[in-house]
Amino acid sequence: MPPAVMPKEEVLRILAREFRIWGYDGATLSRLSQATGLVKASLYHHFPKGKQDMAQAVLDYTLTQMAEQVLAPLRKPVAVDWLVKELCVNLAAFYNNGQLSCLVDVFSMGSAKAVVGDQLKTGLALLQSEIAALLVRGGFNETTAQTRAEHTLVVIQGGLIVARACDKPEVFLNQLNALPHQLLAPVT
Amino acid sequence: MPPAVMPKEEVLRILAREFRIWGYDGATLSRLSQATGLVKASLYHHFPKGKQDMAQAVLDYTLTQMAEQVLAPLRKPVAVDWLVKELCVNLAAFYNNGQLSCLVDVFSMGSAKAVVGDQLKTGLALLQSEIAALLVRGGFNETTAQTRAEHTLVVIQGGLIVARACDKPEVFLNQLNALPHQLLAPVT
DNA sequence: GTCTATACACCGATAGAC
DNA sequence: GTCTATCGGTGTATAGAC
Repeated sequence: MPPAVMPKEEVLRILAREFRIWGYDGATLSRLSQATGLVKASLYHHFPKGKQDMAQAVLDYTLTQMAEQVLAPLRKPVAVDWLVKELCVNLAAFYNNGQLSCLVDVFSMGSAKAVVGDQLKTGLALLQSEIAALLVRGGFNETTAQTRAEHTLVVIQGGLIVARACDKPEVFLNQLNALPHQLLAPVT
Repeated sequence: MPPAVMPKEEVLRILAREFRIWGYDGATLSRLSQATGLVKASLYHHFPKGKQDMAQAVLDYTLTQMAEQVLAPLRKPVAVDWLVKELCVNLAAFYNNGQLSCLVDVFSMGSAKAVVGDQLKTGLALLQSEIAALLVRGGFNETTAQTRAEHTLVVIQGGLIVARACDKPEVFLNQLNALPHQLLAPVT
């Protein structure tokens, strides 16, 4: 009987989890091998350039997931107020209620930055512009929309960091709860 | 002539810089050795348990610096509004205008968490309680003060992450600029 | 307190069988 | 597509001279 073939998407999910826990430099091939159940040589079959390829593929996969699960819903023809709240719900789910580190954090540090830094910048910019577009739809001017979208990114990242450092995922959820009010408040 | 003795504080400053750039797992002894100008054996003289001791000492040193440069000024007998603004100025200086990663981020990931995680939690809790105390002095109730202090931590961490990921330190400064208004807004 | 020299485990990476 | 086996390099850590 030939060895079971692991679906690539499952491999990517596991790799993503490891990178989020250990960071790029801390995620050794041994750990990645053990976590996936594939020996190092098998990983190199899927990712010829090793960890660099893995990080790129993981980031690619995760950005796609984000686009599908968090960004796409924002384009629905529904009241903006409602969509902002849905955004927060989807963000909570995406980060497993504050229990997952974000790749924006993990991949902007140490050796990872040279490997996937540009890809990361693009992804972040897209996220910001999509949120800003939503706020423009909600009647805010471009400047306000951009500022508040940027603040949203900050709150997501900061919420996840503080939640992780304190072992209190609620911190992230609290921030998400407060977000709609901040995003939708009238300009003074 | 005996080799020049490097002051321990200078060593700690350099180690802190390396940990902030590379993270705990990415900061190898070779890098730390090169950055300090001390060979590995010399580092082990100062820090018998190696990287673990270095991380603890660096965190200790940095928390002290934070207490002196950011927290102590908050106790001055001056208007709270003024102190909140001074807090933001001092935070900007402490993080070199958004160009430095925070150890809260760096040391809550990967192997570092097992080494200095508890120390980190204590430091974060202190920072939050000092900011909350300031807001209580400003007339806010305990709950509001705690919530806003937590939000402050979130904005600091998030601002630094986004600034780092985008290579735009301004993001952090923008967040600090907006902070006094958020902290001092009347409760609705 | 700093150095040279060294030990040995683990890292990333590759060759080649099935 | 997965495996076993192996390589050179680097990682952490220590012994001992000055």
